[in-house]
Amino acid sequence: MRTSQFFFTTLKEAPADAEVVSQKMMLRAGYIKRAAAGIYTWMPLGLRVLRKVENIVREEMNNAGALELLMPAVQPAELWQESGRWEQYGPELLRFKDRHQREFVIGPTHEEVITDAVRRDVKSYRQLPIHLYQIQTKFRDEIRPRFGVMRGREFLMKDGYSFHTSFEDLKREYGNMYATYSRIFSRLGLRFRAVAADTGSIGGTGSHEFHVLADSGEDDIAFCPASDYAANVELAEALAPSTPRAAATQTMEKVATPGKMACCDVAEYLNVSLERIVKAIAVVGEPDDGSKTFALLLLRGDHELNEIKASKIAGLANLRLALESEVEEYLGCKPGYIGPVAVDGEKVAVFADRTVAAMSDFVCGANEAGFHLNGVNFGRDLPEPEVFDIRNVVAGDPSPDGKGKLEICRGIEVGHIFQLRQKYAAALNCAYLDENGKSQIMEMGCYGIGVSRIVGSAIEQGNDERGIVLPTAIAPFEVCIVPMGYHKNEAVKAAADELYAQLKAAGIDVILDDRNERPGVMFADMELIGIPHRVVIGERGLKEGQLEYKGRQDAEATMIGQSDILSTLKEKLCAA
RNA sequence: CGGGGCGUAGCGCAGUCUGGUAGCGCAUCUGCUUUGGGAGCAGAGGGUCGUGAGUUCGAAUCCCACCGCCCCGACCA
Repeated sequence: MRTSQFFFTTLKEAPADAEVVSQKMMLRAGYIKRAAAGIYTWMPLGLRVLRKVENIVREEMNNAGALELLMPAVQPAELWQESGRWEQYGPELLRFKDRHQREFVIGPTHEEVITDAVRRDVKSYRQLPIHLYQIQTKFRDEIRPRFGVMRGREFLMKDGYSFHTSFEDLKREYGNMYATYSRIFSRLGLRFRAVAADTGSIGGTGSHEFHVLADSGEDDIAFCPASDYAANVELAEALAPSTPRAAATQTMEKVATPGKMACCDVAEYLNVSLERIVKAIAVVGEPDDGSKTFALLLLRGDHELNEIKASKIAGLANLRLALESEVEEYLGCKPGYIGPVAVDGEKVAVFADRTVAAMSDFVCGANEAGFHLNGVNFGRDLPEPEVFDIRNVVAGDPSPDGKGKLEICRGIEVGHIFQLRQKYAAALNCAYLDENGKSQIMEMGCYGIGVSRIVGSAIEQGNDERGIVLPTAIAPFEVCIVPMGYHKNEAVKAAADELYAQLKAAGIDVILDDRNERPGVMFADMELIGIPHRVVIGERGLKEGQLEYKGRQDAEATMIGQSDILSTLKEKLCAA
């Protein structure tokens, strides 16, 4: 490609509303243009990157034995009603009516459509297993789209679905996908980590997320440097303290803590450490059976509640924080001073975190505005509580595999694999006849990769003050040729044209900057848009038969003989 | 959804408090010069000042409504 034949525009300044670095860079480099909140046009330059990511994903999926198909973006409401997700999904599901007033959705995912297709065509165990995938635009009406293509409303996703006659075979394919995903992210040149994950709203049993590591990520990942343990903080288990509860040494007393509602204020006011405080979080569980449980969740002052863990306690499904009115109704006290002592055990359930269960002589709210209790002890001042793991792990916690201490880092979720089991197959009656002619529900797996999000996360990982730094595998072009005086100097022009033809013939993805621009403009643009390898052709070097090579991240350029440039570049490209 | 902020040329911004018919930098176009790190000079084009309705002789500026966008919060007791 020649820049004179290409179309790209760069900006010196990023739009003011761009938040994260990848978004600023992508807008400045002209990869994308914003069309509406969370909705972008991929310009030719950005599309090249997107397609490269897409093709790596496609190649590896094909190699892994999956078959590509393409499903409709617009899906009939009936399928969603059949699976139950028409009701389950909130406003995130974009719904609309056609001219006949029939209801449709724009697909945020395709479990229903694929299951419908498979149940129609797959009748026999002889046709299984099968793994079908697509790479397609999805739409989720996010509450708050942000971070450019990293949390857009419209985005490109690879989603695959596998169908099996047994859980064993599903687990085999799940393992196959785990390995395939690892290969994909390695080939993309990204620093990533596979982590155990919660299955969330999609449902099912086993699940792993693949995260690109970046500080701007929206997820916290707990990992153990001493082993390969890694899990989303949502899921990572917080072990019970190894030291047993110390004996009580204090008597319980009521202390005035006027205006001190937050744990850290109380700790400061009473001059005790946060680790001596027990905070009580009032929540309400409303399981689908229509019951309602009001509960106090006890956490150490410096710990955070993990709602996903807590909602797994019996009665606390569909967990939410209690309203102020409910706190007053059940505890007779305004929020800020609530605690577990002397509550009505008939009306209020009390669940303690494992850490809390091992505490003694602690401070908690007195259920009376302006007062806390000090020197509180379980078994004496209040009953022994039911104990669960309900907090987020923090850095320094012991690793659940017993092999060291956890650390926490931020990640961008770019892949997610699930063992769906029979959730959708059962709802949509996706069945086959087994060897005995008996009808059986299929086992399903589902596997997603956020293709457009990968582009954003790759730039989060790869950028500097001059612009985008991409791995060669996904850069818009592999090599750029920047001639000094292409329009002035015949020798330079001839050398540039010749090298360009040579690289093209060698199958190298090359762009020749043949614009009549000043050198500074060309250098700056090629760096901004993230071309990993640069060859500069100048009159002076040419007289000596020398060209100048510089890698995007090299500190200095190196001179290379004209006859060696092709082999040098081939070497660099292979190494990348 | 709650709180805050912002909408002026493609991008970044000033002008709004104190009403008087819109400006700066970058980008774009023309010409000349320049050509190894985002050039210089001269000239030019481009804006219903988010939309609507008011106040006023006169509104980007003041009032009201709406729309759009952005930020913060939504584990706090």
